[in-house]
Amino acid sequence: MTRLPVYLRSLLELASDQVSTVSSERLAELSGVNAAKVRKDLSYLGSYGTRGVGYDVGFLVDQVGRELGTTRDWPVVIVGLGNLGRALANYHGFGTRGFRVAALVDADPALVGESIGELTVVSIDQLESVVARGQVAVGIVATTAGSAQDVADRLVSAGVRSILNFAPVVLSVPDGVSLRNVDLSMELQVLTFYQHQAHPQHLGTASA
Amino acid sequence: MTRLPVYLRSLLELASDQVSTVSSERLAELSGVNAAKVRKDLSYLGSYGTRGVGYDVGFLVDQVGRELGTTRDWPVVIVGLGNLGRALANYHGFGTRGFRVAALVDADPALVGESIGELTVVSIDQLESVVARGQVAVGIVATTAGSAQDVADRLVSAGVRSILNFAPVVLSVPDGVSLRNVDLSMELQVLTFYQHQAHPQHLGTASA
DNA sequence: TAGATTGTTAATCGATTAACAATC
DNA sequence: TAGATTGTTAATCGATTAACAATC
Repeated sequence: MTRLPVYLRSLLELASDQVSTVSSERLAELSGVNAAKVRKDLSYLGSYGTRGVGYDVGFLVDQVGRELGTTRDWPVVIVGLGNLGRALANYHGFGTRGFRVAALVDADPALVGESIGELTVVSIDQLESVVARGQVAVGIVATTAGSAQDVADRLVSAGVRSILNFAPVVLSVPDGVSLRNVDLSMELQVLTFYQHQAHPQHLGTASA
Repeated sequence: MTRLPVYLRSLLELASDQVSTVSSERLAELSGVNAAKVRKDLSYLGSYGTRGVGYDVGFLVDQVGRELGTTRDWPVVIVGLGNLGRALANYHGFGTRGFRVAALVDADPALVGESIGELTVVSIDQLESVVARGQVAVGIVATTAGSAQDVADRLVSAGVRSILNFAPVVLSVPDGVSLRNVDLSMELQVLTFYQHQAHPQHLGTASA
């Protein structure tokens, strides 16, 4: 369920504001969704609310966190240390959700041995061994489009079961492997699409 | 339509491979979707295919590109130049889609004046003026969660109508402003959710 | 003409949400 | 008891996709 992390974020915010109880209405507002949807989503986890009262924030944080596995340790390998890979390597937002960058891998010999944060970049030749040694569960692909599928294949055969892909290409992975894609250009393109529809061109023949 | 950029990416790939004609079946395969969906999406743009033959790749690139506004110039302002903001400022994938980083803005006086790529970071005090001067249409929010809403408000009142938000917070924007969110921790969390469901814990009481 | 493939209809599926009985 | 709010049903909505007539 893709909305659970959003609820967790809102709940953690409430908890840090010392709020002890929250209604589905309020949680929905904070999370930017419909209240009925919140209740339905939460009821899927179990019957954790109290009619007439609402949900206990602390208890719900525990339950949602447990469902999402945030208390687990998720070692992550980042493949490709261009600008984006570096930003991810230095990103401190992962820690609180159980993610830990365990290894940095790049194919460029010039980058191998370089320190980024507290880690040292290792060669792509060692991909399989760092995955095995670090019990890496998640791979982040921040390579060029050209090498992304090859990297994904190697991650999968090394045992990685979750891949977050930043390369602008459609990857194929076997059943049982989770894949998500973030394509920054595409996000911008979707965003401006609506704008362009409303106010096309600004060129040539005027339309208004 | 959020799939158009995916089709465009596949079509550009075909074009660079000198492929002149493509069927909905093949385009669907390359884009990772259903063929009927491709035909339906494309028919919304107009009747650009030929029955029994397929679609002309070059022509379709033009039509989809025009629909998406890729030939237009989209000046972008990046607010917040931490690791992520820097990576975005240096990212070269934007150019081919019509996006151009026109200004870099940060609230930290220590960063103002610094050169990143070909641009110089300016103070947040000048946000409104750089937006106006550069006719900036798109704002990228790469600040902390705490300042994101304030930045978004200022972008909107300065005239920005499309916002891409990387801060881990739900932003509210008025009608007519497009908003998309990319939360990296959340992507990872959604990703590992399915994995965690299949193989929970690895702690305490064994379940298998 | 026979084969291929589009464009579009209509059926299917799943997600969203209003509504309300249950109940604190 | 009266008010509030959950959990869940059932209706609604929109998106997906199979199927096929149109037609190159």
